[in-house]
Amino acid sequence: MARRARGTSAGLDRHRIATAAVALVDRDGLERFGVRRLADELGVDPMSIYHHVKGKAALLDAASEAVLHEVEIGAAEASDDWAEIARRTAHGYRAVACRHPRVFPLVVVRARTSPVTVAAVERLVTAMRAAGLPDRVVADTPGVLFGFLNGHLLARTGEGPEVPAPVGEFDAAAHPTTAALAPLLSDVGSVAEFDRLLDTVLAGIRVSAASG
Amino acid sequence: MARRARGTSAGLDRHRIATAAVALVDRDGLERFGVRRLADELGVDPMSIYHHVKGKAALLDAASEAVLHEVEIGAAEASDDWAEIARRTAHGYRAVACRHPRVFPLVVVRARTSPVTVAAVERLVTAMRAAGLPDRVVADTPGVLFGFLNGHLLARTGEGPEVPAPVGEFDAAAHPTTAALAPLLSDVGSVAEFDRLLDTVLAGIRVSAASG
DNA sequence: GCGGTAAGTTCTACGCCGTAGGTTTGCCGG
DNA sequence: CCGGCAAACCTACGGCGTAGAACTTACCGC
Repeated sequence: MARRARGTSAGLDRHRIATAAVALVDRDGLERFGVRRLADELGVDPMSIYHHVKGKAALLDAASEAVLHEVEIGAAEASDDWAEIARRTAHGYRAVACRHPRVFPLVVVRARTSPVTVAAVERLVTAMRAAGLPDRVVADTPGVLFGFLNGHLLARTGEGPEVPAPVGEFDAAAHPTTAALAPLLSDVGSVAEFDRLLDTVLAGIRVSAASG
Repeated sequence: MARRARGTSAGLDRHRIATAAVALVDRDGLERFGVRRLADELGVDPMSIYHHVKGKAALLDAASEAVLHEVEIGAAEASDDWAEIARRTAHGYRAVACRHPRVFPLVVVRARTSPVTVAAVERLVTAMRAAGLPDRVVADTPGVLFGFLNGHLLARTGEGPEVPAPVGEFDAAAHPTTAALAPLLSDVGSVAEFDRLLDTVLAGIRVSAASG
């Protein structure tokens, strides 16, 4: 990769760097990611990157932030049904997780409290409160919903086997019930499964509101 | 650290190595973990470790496996109430996550399908089936339960601020509902909060069974 | 006893990594 | 035309994971 002369601009900025970082992680995985590889990808000296991003950690932050910005709520405000808002938010979140499976672990452990997330939470809790749900339940909802989303999507988008079943190969004789249930888990990772599980969680929130 | 002569035994084995790895990650964090540091800790040459564990990745696998083995179900079999079994399993899992907060991310992304997990799942689904819950719901339960557990505990045991609120500092004016709810989130990270959220999830499973 | 063998440990070396510090270059206001 | 500045580059350092070889010891059939 031929480098430019010393003073000429490479057109680097934080956004371009973050985008390239996401692409690189998507292609090669988190393990292989590094400042030098990213610099190669950008046709740039490694140290040039440091003029826009503080270090590798900040680089990963920028990447996960960029991915999070891709989330589209999809006209969530058009509805005032809180469950519908929750479902659309969840599906938007799932879509990015599937689009960037190798960056998603970064999103989970890093960019909490991102503006995007905060805004989504605000929309959801506002709708729930307007619907008259108890504050206790409304306040707990983000924790349970994003807890489920992060954990589930992490399991379903991981680097594991092609279809990472919740329970992989196992001794069928020692675990008869699991074995008997296995046929029902044929759609692991599908939208249908995601919807079923999500509805279970939302149902829990609903009955907590009714019985609390 | 004085090394022993070349042929003398260092008393290394997989278990001792895994234990030391867990201790090292607990103390210094994942970022600082490395084969050389672990070797120093064990008073041993780095390469000696490679005769018992294949490489760094396998080392991390061993560490997360060791942590997972610490989970105690706590007489879960004494009860035949599936919800009680789920609660005890969840609390055992949480206890480990709190005891080893810096190893837990490893447990989440790696040791899925560990024997310990598989056995716990088998106990749970067997009890649920015996209680007459629909197979569809029983089969989906591990996914929703461990999805929630992994995601939630990851958020609550992360390296973030002292009290990693689900929504950190934010513009109170721009997010009035979240701000209004903030006082209700004073117990973030506590067992009480964990119990509330867990009960919400279990309630969802229960009503799915009733209405499915 | 004794030579042979296998296992466990250490040594050496290679290529890669993140990044601190210094150098070069083009641009732009004066 | 010039002086400063921002942006990019170059060099270098210490640390990393680990392949391969060298060495020491324990053990076993004889």
